[in-house]
Amino acid sequence: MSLKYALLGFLNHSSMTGYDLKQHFDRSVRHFWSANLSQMYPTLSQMEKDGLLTMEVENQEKHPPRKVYRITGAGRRELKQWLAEPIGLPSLRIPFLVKVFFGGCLEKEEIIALLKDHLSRHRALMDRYLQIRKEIMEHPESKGMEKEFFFGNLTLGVGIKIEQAWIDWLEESVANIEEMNESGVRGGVLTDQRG
Amino acid sequence: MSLKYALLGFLNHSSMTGYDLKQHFDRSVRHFWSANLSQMYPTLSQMEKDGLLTMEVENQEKHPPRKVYRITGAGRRELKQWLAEPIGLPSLRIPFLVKVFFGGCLEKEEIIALLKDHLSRHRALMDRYLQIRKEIMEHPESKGMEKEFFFGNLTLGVGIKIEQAWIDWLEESVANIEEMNESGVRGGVLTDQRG
DNA sequence: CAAAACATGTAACGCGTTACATGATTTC
DNA sequence: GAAATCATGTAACGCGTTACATGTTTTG
Repeated sequence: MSLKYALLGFLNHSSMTGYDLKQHFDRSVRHFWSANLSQMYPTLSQMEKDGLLTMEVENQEKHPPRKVYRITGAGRRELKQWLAEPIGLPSLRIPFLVKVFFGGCLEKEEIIALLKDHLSRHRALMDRYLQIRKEIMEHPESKGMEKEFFFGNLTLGVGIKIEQAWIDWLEESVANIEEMNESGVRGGVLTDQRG
Repeated sequence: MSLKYALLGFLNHSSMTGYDLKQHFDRSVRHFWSANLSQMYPTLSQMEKDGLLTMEVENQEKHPPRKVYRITGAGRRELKQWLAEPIGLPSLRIPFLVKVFFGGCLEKEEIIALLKDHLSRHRALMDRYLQIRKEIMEHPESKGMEKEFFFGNLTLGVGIKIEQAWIDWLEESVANIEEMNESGVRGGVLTDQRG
């Protein structure tokens, strides 16, 4: 239930609606946390019931009424407490590695195609991260916003390192498997197990 | 629903029970896929209904009867088809990075403690991976088991690279934040937002 | 005129975890 | 005598996704 704390984190910075929060998620933490509006709305109203937030309705002429959420003292306390306590590593589920693990069932061309496809996906993601970093760096507001940008940029940093790790590994693996082909291991590692 | 395909992958290698499959999961793919028995049993019986597996009961004197699952032709076909088709990147959810992102709400000592705690967790995981790799390499059977070990070792490789990326980033980040402390950014980046 | 932005929700489904339920045998 | 291993499951719960439901205004 980190969604709750991510919401508290943004609302600690400023009060806003569920819709606004969705924008913030998509613009700043999408690389390690995503959220749907259909999950956020019920979560916000539950948090209000729990006393972590208050809600005020702002009527509008040209749009449906906005529900502006504001963090309470209890909300701030719960946020700070959660932030400070250590947390374990999340358990991973990477379907792509399931495919690689059972790569012995595929033809060499198929496994190489699989690796190259994934390589292009990771390169695209890396490009996006580098673009975001560039924008952060060039952002004129960043001079007065050190607080907000410093940690955001830090989390982007680990994303970039991890993407680089994937890219390196995929490039090496493709080379590795292609090489085998020529040096006579044929019929060995890359033959499929059965039909 | 990659669990289904992981089960097919192991059963393609040899027929076995749910309990046996659990051992295989824990011994070979735990670093990127974990599974509970309580999820595997219903999945296996569903797969049998779908014609991907057949099941034979082996009665035992000293233990409850074993249900041995065997992959069918249809199962093999479905496995091979799934393995060959490309797959997108999984969406990440890393609660730890939520904490770092809102690190501005914490005292500098708290955020450093958080980072150091995570660093020790990643180092421990790295040690486990290196230990597994060492065991694979030293394993005498590996000479006749190239097929089985090659791809397993490959998936371990990306785990090691990613752990190294985390370790490097965490070490740099700790140094980064500790350094700030001394060079006068005090009261800037690391002051908390509010109470 | 179509699409995107603004603004809110509910319901069903999928997948995974945890707790509950049972019980013999082997190892420390 | 306690814990781990062998061997099977069910039920409840948590969290996330997708589809459904509604309607105006602004932008292209």
